[in-house]
Amino acid sequence: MSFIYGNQQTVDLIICDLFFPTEDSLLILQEVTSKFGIPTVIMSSNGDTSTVMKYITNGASDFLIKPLRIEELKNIWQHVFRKQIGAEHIRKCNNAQQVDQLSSYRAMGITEATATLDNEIRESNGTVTDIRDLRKSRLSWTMQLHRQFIAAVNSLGADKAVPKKILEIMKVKHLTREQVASHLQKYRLHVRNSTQTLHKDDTPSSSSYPNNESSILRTQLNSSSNSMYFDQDGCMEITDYSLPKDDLSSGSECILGERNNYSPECFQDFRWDSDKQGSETTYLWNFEAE
DNA sequence: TTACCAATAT
DNA sequence: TATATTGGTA
Repeated sequence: MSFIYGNQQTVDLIICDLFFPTEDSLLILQEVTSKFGIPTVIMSSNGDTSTVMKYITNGASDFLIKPLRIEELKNIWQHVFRKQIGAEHIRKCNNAQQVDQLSSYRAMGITEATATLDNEIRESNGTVTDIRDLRKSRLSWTMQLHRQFIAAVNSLGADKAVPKKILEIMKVKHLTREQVASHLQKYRLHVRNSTQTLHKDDTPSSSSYPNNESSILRTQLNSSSNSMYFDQDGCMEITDYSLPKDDLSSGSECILGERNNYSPECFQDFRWDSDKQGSETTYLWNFEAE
């Protein structure tokens, strides 16, 4: 804003990302349009109709949905040009254009990001072999993808599981080494925290906290938020991570970090009975949720 | 050059 | 929070 204040004569156009959750962009938009009338384009990965509406209503000249294609930027100059034509004319044009914009978004199928997240190509056994949804910029680690990741990690062994090898074993097209690396980083972090809190909470007597106190403790020790995983369900969680074996029901000896010599074929034909797609992503790491 | 990985950004 | 990107290092 200070830059804009200092350069209001020379700023022709503002492209502003939509910031969550503070929504600074909305404030900027309102201030800019009310004080300077500089055409402002809002940019976001969130294309919900309500969101787009809100910003258009508050004076945005356009609403671009990320990831952007270069063609979408080519015509941005028109907002500057349109402003120079004259106030009255602008209003009519803008109104008409806004409607067009929205309907064209809708026509392109961009509007509802909630539509279908099923961007995976699967084989008959449920194994994911490809991920592609060029419009979605972020990969979502679904349960099945995660299972294949875990299977790869386990087959390699804790020490040898590095992104490139995991990627090779997973055999998922369009999946990048960087994405695996990112996931691996988080996975290791999770494992580290888990085992750490496992040792901490080893004393059976202290394993059950009163509910009201546990929330207090949780806010004080940031690692203790994990303890809730393991108070009871620790083993269940671990079995979920370990490779799907013939009999997991026997349980008890499923140790993380224990290398098992699974060959890639072992999980090739593996199938989980229930393969519910949905908001499963949320529960990848947090099994305490239900 | 390539890949790891921790830190940091989005 | 979940995932992506960066930058130092091997």
